Amino acid sequence: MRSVVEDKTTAARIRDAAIARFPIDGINGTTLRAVAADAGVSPGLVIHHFGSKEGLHRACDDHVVRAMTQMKRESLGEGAYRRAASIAAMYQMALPLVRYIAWTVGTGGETAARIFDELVDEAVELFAEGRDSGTIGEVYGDPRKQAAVLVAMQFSALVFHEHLTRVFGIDMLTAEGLAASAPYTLQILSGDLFDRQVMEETKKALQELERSQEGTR
Amino acid sequence: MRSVVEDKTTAARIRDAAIARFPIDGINGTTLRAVAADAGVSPGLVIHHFGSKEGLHRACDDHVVRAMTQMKRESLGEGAYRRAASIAAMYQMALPLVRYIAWTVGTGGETAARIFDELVDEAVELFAEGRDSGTIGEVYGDPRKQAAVLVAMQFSALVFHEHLTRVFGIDMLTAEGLAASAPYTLQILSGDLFDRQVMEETKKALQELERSQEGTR
DNA sequence: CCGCTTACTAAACAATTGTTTAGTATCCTA
DNA sequence: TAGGATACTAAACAATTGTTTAGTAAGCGG
Repeated sequence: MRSVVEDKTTAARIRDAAIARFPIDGINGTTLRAVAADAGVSPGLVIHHFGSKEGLHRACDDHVVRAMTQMKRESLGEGAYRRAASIAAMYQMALPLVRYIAWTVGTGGETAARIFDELVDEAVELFAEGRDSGTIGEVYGDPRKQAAVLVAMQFSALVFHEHLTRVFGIDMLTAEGLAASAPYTLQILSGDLFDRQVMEETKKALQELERSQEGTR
Repeated sequence: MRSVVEDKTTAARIRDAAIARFPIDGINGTTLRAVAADAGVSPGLVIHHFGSKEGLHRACDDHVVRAMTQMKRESLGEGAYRRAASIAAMYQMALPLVRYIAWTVGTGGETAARIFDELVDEAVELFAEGRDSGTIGEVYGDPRKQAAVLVAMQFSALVFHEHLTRVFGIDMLTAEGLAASAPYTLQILSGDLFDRQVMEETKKALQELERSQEGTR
């Protein structure tokens, strides 16, 4: 008979302990002994269930991706809700999972690519829908590139949560944090912050910067 | 007598080897033996010069921050150039240093905070200048929070360089990569991508999302 | 030339690591 | 209820880790 708090299989408890530790100590900094201790089991049992440390890592990746996909599917709504959902849905997940995703995507690797590309695909779809319904203007150049830049921008709040939390004074991995920063994000995205002409100048300056750099690498 | 390629002190060579390795293998995954081998010295010498592995890490942080500050100071221009410089200046640094910064800021920690806050301070200054000269509109709420969100957004290109490189087909840590992505970034920042009304709806949706989340954490 | 510091290596040390082994308890099924 | 699989532990193993030690070579001021 298990208590209410520990209403999980032992394997799940080990996996969740790893999900909590990997983002903090890194993949190499996390020892199987620490994970085992957190889960209240012996180190050998971790191997017994997951085969190896790498197997444990894979299991964590799989679980997090599955949880994210499921969460997004559940929170799929219409119109503005749908548009807000793509990233925001993650904030409805349990905090350790959000932390794990932020860490994974920032770290790189195959799972990171999987998550990123999934979000890019979704954004491209939203572009197509938005253009048909007139809520999104003509996309410059390649929609996929435009989507990638947008996803990276949106994700930044997740990756830099530590720093934004410091500035905002609210935990940025919570829905409250998202709500606190959203107005500032929208201020930027609405084009109200920068003057249009300034933007053109900046564009030219960047191009010139590139030209001046040519051949120096 | 040293060759042209290795025109550095031994300590500098060790430090640069570490700067190249830390972002790839992580702080715990990087062994002193690997760094020593890359620099062509014995493991003991690393300790002799830097005291400990932690000392080596600190030396790398210091060097990178110093290089970044110096680079920014040198590339400080006027008007549009100055505005473009804050992040773009990093792209003029040597690739390993850029990689190290991207890794550090994404990883978190004290140095990450130092770099991030420095860029935020700079952005706040630019806001003040821009408001006086009319190139920047009224900043919503707290300028520092606005700056933090902006810096995080700009930095995303650096942290997600791996994924953006995949989508764009150009190395995003080079000036060419920056130039390729800049039009897409500006498209978003100019407010041309999203309809203003859609943005208002999204804002409301996010607020509602927050309300529906209240008390569930 | 002496003596001292600095730059450096080779080898060994102690701790920690992921993993294996051997064994016990518990459960399920036939 | 017999028996084989499963869940689990304690202890040991082999490899790797950061670090120390002892020692050599080279520069340098006096």
